[in-house]
Amino acid sequence: MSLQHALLGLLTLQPSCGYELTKAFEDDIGRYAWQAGHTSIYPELNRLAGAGLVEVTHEGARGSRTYAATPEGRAELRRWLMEPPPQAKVRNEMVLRLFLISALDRDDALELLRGIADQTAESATELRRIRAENGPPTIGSPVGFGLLAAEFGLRQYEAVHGWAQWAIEQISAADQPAAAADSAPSAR
Amino acid sequence: MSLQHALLGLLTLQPSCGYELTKAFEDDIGRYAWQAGHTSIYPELNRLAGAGLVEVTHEGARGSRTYAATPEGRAELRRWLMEPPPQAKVRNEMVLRLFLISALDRDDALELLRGIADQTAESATELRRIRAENGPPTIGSPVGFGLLAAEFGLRQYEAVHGWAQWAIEQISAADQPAAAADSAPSAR
DNA sequence: TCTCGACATGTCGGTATTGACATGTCGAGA
DNA sequence: TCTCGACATGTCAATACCGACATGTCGAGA
Repeated sequence: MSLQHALLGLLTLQPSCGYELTKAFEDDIGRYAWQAGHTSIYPELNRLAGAGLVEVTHEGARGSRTYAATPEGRAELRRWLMEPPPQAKVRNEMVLRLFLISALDRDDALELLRGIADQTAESATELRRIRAENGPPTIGSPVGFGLLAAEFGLRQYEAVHGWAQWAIEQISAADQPAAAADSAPSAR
Repeated sequence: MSLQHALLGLLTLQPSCGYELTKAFEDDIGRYAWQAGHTSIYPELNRLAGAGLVEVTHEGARGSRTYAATPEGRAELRRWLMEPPPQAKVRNEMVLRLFLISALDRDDALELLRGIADQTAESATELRRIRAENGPPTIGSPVGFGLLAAEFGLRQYEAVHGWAQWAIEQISAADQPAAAADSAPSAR
């Protein structure tokens, strides 16, 4: 259901063909928000066109069709964004992995967490580098998708990094006293 | 595919029946990581049992069956967690909404962002309150799923809150020159 | 005793999504 | 000229998933 609105949003921001949309889903939107392959996108575009929410505005080389959101489409997008505050559905394999770390033993958990801390730090650095390259956002220019997404990604990585470091400290601190083999402190 | 490992993880941490697992997916794990209903869980438990990754350790009242991960199941979980660093699949309607805000006009966008900033601040406060109530983590006790998840949720809300405030500032600053109504000191 | 809500497990049909396969175009460089 | 990689769009079968429906048990309180 959300794919529909994702497409509506992208096509409101910028008329595009299916191929370009597919690329977009490999970037920010697919990495942080909603992933989809071309096999979902093309049929959905046809459905949206049938419903009058998007329309073909141009046909180019290699049979490409450029779509844009219609006024009805933009209205539907706005309705969806503004209207209800539904409890969101989440499917995030990365976060699932983070949580399940608690099912591992101490050493494995620490190893994994250190890897995660490193990776997120790297990703954050990379995003900061890109941001610096592009210079400060131009005053007066609209704040677009790319800028919002990049900043979100950066803060996301920083948050996960902070969490991983916190977790490392907690796990390192727990369970330390006993010279004993391992776990299961009968504490309290 | 991930549901399988989510169940394996939960059953490694704590033997449970399908009903209890269903409840678990309504809590932290379902809210931040991976949601699933009982109609997915029960068939998956049967598949896992068939594959020897979990087993029934106890049959209780009302036909309840308590499952636990077998050694093979724990090995499979470990393999999945440690082995590859795959690029994660993400489906997060909330984040999608955040990103698509850029397709709205200024006023709608600001209204929405303010709502998000408020909600995330509230959620964070609530989580902090709960944490305070439960007192500091007992030294020496294992760092469990619940603690990891709560801290993750807290940092997550703080990150989104920070992002929303940043976005509000950016959008307020852009596009202001016009003698327009209010805010936005064009400072600098 | 009766009722009701929480506990507990399931099926089934329809939809959403994915992966494998298929097809064809265009431009650049060997 | 030929080839190859990016561009561009699709189908189809299999799987994953959700909502609606179905069934039954147990304990507490009226």
